[in-house]
Amino acid sequence: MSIPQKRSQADVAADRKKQILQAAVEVFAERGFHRTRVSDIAKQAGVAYGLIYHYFDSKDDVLNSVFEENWSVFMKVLRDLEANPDMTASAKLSSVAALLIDALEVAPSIIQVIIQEISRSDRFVHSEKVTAFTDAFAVVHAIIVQGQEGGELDARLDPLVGAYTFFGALETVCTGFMIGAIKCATKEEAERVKFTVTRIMLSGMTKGEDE
Amino acid sequence: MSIPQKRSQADVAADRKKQILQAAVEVFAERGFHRTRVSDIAKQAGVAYGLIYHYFDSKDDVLNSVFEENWSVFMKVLRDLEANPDMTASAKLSSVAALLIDALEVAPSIIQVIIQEISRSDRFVHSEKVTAFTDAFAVVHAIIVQGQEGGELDARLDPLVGAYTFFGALETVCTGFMIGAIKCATKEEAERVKFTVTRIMLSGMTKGEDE
DNA sequence: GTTGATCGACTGACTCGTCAATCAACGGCC
DNA sequence: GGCCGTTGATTGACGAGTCAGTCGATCAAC
Repeated sequence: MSIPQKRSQADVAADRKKQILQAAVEVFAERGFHRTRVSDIAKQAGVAYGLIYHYFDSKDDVLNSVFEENWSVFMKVLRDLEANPDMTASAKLSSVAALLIDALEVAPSIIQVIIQEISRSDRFVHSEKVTAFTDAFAVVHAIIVQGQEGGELDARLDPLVGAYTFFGALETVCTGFMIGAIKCATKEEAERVKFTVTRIMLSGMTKGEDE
Repeated sequence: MSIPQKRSQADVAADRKKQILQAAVEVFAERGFHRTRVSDIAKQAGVAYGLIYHYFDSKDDVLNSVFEENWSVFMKVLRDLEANPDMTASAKLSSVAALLIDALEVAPSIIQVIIQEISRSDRFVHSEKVTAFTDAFAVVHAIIVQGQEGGELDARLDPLVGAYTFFGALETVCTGFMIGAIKCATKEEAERVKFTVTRIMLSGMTKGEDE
């Protein structure tokens, strides 16, 4: 059998790219994008400076790759949720919240980089990358509209504003975690965070008794 | 009467500082902090490059001044609200939301700069300025605790996470406005936005009927 | 022998902050 | 009131540091 002993150039190349990407996530999370020099990425990855430019067009391209690689999987989960006919809108929104907060435990650096360097960055407001986020908002927007049409969620609410409210809450909670203000270390803490956010968002959106 | 005809050097100096600060807000809002050169501020203010350094220590100092000047008035309003014994916690939180969303109409650039360049910036996560924001969170945290102790708000919620959720919702709605996704142009639109956010946050936090 | 991975010194561009010069206001003095 | 030294506002060219990205050399795989 021709087994893992032998690694083709192509294999090595793919690994190198991942290796650089992972190193980039680490230093971006630690120092922030504009404070990290390309040489920092190279050092962290244990490769030469110039090699970065063999695999990426620019420093920006490295950040974009980090983003796209992870954002696309998030979007896929989102879209699958949206299309699932067996879940209530509330259940879908809960899943999104749980997904993000759980991700905080397993891959904090990636979440941190995406939120900080892309969502929370002038890079965001002043770029075409806005669409990536508006896409996500659109999906949640659609889920809310579904819920409203089904009579499950309060139809008086502006669904777009609701979507922004929802993501904003999650994003800021993640930020609170990053700066150490909110603890999610133990399962209990994480559960309490999830409970609070989903309780506020969901019972806030569900069809109220008043009026 | 000795009237405005005569302007002392001191008067002129104070005005110049304001003039530079206002110009800075405009260009920061338009291009983002790190993309604006000091020369851009000077050009916008109609003064010479070097004059910026007569009034400010550095480019960073200009941004800090913009922030401090406006943040302090926001914090004062917040603290006054917190201390007001004649309002329910819900009413206090509604006021905060209304305050921010109304501010979006009268001074969008300032809100934009504060959110984008400070709250939404690695400058934020990696700086001592975090405390400015945690201060605001602390006040809202306190308001929520008041409401919980008074039996008005759901005691099962983590009040700190609640505070983050609350600000996050508002902040992201402001961002949505900035990128043009959310319209607050007319009074009706602004009211709908306010209604949605406060409805979600408040009915989400008030003591529920369930359990 | 060709192709592609890897290296790291170097360059070129950018822009912050300095500084020496200039100008205008102010106040004391005659 | 008019003169003048001092103080502070104002100017913009320049120095110096930083860093992204290039490039020619080297090496290993195919």
